[in-house]
Amino acid sequence: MKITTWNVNSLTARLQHVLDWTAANPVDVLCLQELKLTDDKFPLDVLRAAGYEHCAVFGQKTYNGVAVMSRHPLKDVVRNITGFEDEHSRLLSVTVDAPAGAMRVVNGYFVNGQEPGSEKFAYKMKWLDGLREHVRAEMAQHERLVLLGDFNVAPEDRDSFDPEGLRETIHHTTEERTHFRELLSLGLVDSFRMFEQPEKSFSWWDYRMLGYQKNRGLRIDHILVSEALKPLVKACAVDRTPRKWKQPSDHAPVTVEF
DNA sequence: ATGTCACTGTAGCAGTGA
Repeated sequence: MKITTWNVNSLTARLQHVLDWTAANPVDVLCLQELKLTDDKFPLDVLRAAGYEHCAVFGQKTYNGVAVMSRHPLKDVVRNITGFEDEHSRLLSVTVDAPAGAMRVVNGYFVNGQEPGSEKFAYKMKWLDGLREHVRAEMAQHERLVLLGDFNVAPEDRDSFDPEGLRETIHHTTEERTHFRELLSLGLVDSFRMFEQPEKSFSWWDYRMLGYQKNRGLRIDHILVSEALKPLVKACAVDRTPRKWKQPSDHAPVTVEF
């Protein structure tokens, strides 16, 4: 059983990459962020033909948008953070009816926050407050839970190409890192860190300044698993392959295997 | 502060968000 998170930076622009990547990596569940399209534009038929019979979509014009594509049935779909008014489409919670047992999957496109002190940063903090309570409630209902997506947080210094130079800048602030640790405190584990990983493992590289070529990246895409799932995790890895393709997303897919 | 990319509205480029 494999579950992947991938910020595709426009599904319209990246559909062929998604098809090519899933053809080579037929994961059970692919969680997408930054669709940048409305629900009616979601290529259901094409993805169904690719084996993803079950899709939950929460789109938005131009910005944001998340989806879960699955080879197994989905149920109990919840859009956004319960009790948190939000104009953005950023969170999708679903239950995957996998053969080895159901799993709750919470797929998020976390707020970027632009710059500490900005209005957008304040929104990020509020959103993260809401998310924590949403996940707490979800976990009370679902012992087997996965929280994944584009967190827009580099949790530790080793998750950044320049932790000193970027100290307390966006993705690196103490407040953001505290929020990340609070999520872990709910009883979640960063599956990527359960395993030995190459040094300077990142999931995102700026399009500018030859970011990828110089490996000037951040690890901001994460897969957290609940304690009940932790003993079942076999692997977690970033796949940099599609970042090398023509006109790539700035993010690489991250996959957990159970 | 950003040399890139995707998108929108209104046009063949400027503004926004990342």
